[in-house]
Amino acid sequence: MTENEPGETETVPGKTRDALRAAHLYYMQDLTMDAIAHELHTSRSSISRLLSHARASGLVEISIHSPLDLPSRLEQEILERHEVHAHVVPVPDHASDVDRLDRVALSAARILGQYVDSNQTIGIAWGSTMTAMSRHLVPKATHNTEIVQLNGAGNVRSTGILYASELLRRFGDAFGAHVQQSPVPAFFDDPETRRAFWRERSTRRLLDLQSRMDVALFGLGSPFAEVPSHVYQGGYLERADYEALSRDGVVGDVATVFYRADGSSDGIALNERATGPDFAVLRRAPRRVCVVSGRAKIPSLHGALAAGLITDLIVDEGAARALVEAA
Amino acid sequence: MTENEPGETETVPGKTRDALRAAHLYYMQDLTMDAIAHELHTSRSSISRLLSHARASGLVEISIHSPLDLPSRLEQEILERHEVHAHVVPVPDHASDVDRLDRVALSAARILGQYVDSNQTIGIAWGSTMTAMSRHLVPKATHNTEIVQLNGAGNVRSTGILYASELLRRFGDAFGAHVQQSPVPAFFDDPETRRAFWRERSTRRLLDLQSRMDVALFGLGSPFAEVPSHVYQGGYLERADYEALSRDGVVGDVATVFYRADGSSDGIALNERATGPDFAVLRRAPRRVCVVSGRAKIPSLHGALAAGLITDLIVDEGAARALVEAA
DNA sequence: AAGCTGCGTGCACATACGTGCAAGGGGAGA
DNA sequence: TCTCCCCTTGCACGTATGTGCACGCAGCTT
Repeated sequence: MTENEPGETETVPGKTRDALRAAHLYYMQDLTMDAIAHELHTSRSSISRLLSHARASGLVEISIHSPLDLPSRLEQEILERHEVHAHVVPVPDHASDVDRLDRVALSAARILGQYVDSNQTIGIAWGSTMTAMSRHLVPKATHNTEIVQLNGAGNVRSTGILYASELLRRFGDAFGAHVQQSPVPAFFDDPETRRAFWRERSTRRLLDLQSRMDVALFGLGSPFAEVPSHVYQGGYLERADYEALSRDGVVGDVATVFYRADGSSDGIALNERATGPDFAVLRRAPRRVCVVSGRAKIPSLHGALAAGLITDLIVDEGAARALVEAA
Repeated sequence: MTENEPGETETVPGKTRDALRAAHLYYMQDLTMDAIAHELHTSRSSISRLLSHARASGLVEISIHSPLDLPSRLEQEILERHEVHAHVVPVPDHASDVDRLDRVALSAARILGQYVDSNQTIGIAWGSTMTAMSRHLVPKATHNTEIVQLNGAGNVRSTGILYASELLRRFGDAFGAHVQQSPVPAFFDDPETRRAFWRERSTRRLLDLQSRMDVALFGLGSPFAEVPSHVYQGGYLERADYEALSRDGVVGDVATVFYRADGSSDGIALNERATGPDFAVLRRAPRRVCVVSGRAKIPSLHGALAAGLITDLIVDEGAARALVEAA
């Protein structure tokens, strides 16, 4: 293996050099790992690990190009009807919702690199979908990139949702980006507290970043679809709140801000206590990437589309089909 | 597997669809081939083949990004000294020249996609290096791309060099490009024949294309390095020609046009009978990609660099090292 | 209509690959 | 300087993957 320069204690560059060389030999020259091990004077298993590292760290990028003449029919139809660029993730119909979420999140994590670049501000929501994605991010080197939290968060819970800090840290690590956290809960109890907080200078810096986002990344909430609803079980909302949402005809939320089936969100009282960006602010971001899995979220997805919140959609096949068939 | 529409006899799109789906499942979702076979209702071995097809046909693209902060030292040094972008192909020092050529050609074929795009005119030389590359091209869909032969050619020979027509056809197929062939031998016997031929309208069309090339792709000849020289053994040149070349201080050729160590090519009589483009014409192409393997070609490479024929160099590690050390 | 030919399929085998485990080595801290 | 800890390595095993072969199904020829 490549030796580090004498006195160079950092082992990282040496490892990266080896990983690059191994990747060339494996992916460009089709050598077997055995042969590569021989060339680099190490064992085959080390090469196997080195190549895993090369893939996981983004040194090796594997991308799939559909021939432009046959984009999936679903993607085509979604583009025509909703003016949204869709990535349809193939998932067998019999897969469970958990599988579905995982597989969509895995694909989404690998697609995400296409949207992220240097000198960008990227807003990230907090929720189970983003958590699942965070586990599979492929690093990509960027400069001067900022990551900003879109909405407040709560605690760890049984479904394995992370602290927002951990979540954002993972995104930040993956892109070498600076992270701007938000220290607030998902919902304030009192709208007045929110207004007060929003006047704080530290908060204003965050809001300012949000208003200048280049990319927003979020999942969808669907308060009434799942029984029992996971995300809303955390004690942030009370029975009375649910009843209010129900009366208001709410079908979903993006980063704690609720909307109706027609995309409207005016007069929904709970939004006064939400911590996510107003849709007018969100819509300033030129790319708004939404990750959705499961037919249960279709009503919520329809609402978000009606509200014009989405420019790019990553969705499982079943949901995509349901979306198209609904017309 | 995906069925074709009733009445659709063409099986290609169905296969491509399946290949895309399999590729998503394999490369984006990390399923095993077994699992994919199950999802697509076929056998595991079919999936293995389908994925091979997906890679070979460019549906799946695997690329390697060096972190920009550590490009290989060799590439760095070559850039600084010769103002040429180098791709150094790792090859063990003990590899034979044949291995070396094969491995460089394989890598080069996979890198080539970066240079080729729609609406371009691409010039391709004829020789053993190009032949080796042609066996490994990864298809890439382009529109309105033209391929033009740079120099005349001879027949099949023992080393496995192809007819120029077959060679160009492979490049044309890979990029969906129109191919413009040249019906001439490598060298004319009489300079007058050449001049006459060059006045023909069909030839002028070809020369016109050459003068508008966006990319030129070629190997290097080195008439005196190899013993016995393969490329020059075909009976195109006679003993007297070699002696003349030797007297003129020739170190190599690009597409049948010879040059000296200092890059000059004036007064080399044989060039009057050559079929390749004059260097002034060649240098009009903004990208001039040269593929070289083996230390034996170093003198030739130095000459080509001195002549300013190269903008991008794909070279094996040993030769790259020799190039840098020569300074 | 029968035969031929070429392609795609699944099977079975050989090979290549991923990973838990125990051992070794090098640095940080005492 | 010694010790502890963590990271890395190679081995061995089980699993995943590639491929020669024989078969069967079109579509085309005679």
